[in-house]
Amino acid sequence: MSSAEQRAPLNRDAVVNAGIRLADSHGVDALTMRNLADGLGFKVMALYNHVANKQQLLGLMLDVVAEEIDDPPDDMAPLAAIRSLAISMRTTLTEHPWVPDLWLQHMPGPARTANMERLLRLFDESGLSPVLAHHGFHAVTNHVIGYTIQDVGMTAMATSADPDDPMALAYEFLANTPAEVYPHTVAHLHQHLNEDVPSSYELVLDFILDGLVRLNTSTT
Amino acid sequence: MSSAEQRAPLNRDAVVNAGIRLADSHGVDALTMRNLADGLGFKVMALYNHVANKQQLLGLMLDVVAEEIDDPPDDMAPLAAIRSLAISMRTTLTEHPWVPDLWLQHMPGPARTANMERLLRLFDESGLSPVLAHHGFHAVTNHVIGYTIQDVGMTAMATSADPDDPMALAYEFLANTPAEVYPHTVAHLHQHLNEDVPSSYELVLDFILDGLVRLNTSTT
DNA sequence: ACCTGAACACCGTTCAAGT
DNA sequence: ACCTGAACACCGTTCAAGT
Repeated sequence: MSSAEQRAPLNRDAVVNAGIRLADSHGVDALTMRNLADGLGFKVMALYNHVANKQQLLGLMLDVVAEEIDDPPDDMAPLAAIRSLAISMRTTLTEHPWVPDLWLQHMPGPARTANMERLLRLFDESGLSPVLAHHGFHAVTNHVIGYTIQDVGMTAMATSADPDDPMALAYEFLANTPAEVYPHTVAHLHQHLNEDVPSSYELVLDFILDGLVRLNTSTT
Repeated sequence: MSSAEQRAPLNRDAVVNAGIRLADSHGVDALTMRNLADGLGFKVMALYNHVANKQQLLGLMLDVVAEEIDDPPDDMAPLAAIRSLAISMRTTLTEHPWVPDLWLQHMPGPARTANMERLLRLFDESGLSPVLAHHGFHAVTNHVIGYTIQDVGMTAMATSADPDDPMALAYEFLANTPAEVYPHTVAHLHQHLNEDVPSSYELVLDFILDGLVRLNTSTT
């Protein structure tokens, strides 16, 4: 209020955290260098004293999010721990809807590298053959990213038209998709609108893990 | 060359196809309205006579790509046809590396709606229970999108630093990732660099399909 | 009907200047 | 050491004017 008000100097963590909060609350499109600086009470160019460029900023933001992923307890059996880790990742990624899309488009920082290392170690300890462990890592990573992107993308589609009615676009799509031509699509969409189908996230995760174990024991 | 040269007027298909070619060859970041118009020999604003805006253009481009997906033969058994369709989708999406990322962020056009309808119909005819058919649709869609995004993202990471050496960034990452701290990550990456692990795309697809069938028969 | 010049409101980023 | 004014090279998009 008063001009005597002292302002704390900016630092990298403040910039990165403000970036995360901005992307969480207003979407990644609103994450503009100018917007971000405004929210912090500085001018745009001040940001470049603490961050090389926007690309680096996004990388740093992603790594902070990676730190939020809950690790499974050390004494948990490998396959159970993999399952637990996959569920934690989904939880964290869903809390930051802008993340899944960017996750694979940036080089991993330390936290994400540690996350990869943990998942790979669990697969190494799982008793699967090396090649199945390799495939398992990709299959699970894939499942986590794919499902969260699909979830986030669907809610984004649903909310982009009219923020007041999250299902507006779905209804608009239905209006343009005659049931006579696309009966299964219309039926499928109605199942979503009625919300009477729970997520198959864990179900399909288990298909993958069970498939790996089954194939492993049948070939050894 | 001569000023008497007659220029064909622009039309929507020409714009959409030029957009696809530009995104294919120079990446989606190079797909700028100005760039696109330049390539066609027109000024930017001419595009807006044939396309409402860039968002709509991208939607139209995606639907043309959706048309390229090969349909399985009508007489193929449902589960085999699902498998075949998933493989065709991967092929088509991989040919247009900018597509997987945008696929779920745009409302489906007619071709993609037809693609959804076909996959849903195959699941409906597969003998799976309605709820497993619903989950199967998401699991397979997910697998296709997730795997192609991962593939495309990895090659993008690998090529973004130095176009001359596609593995430059991977090696840089290795240099920053000491094997003493991240032994499994380093080993995993070496497996990729040596290219001695084939893709697990079909393997994991079968885990999903087999898991669905197995669960279906055990509960009925 | 289709194309275009000029302009608007944005971007990310640089650089020299201030304290 | 940290912040900022001014500027640059871009974006997508609009609108009135041309043919």
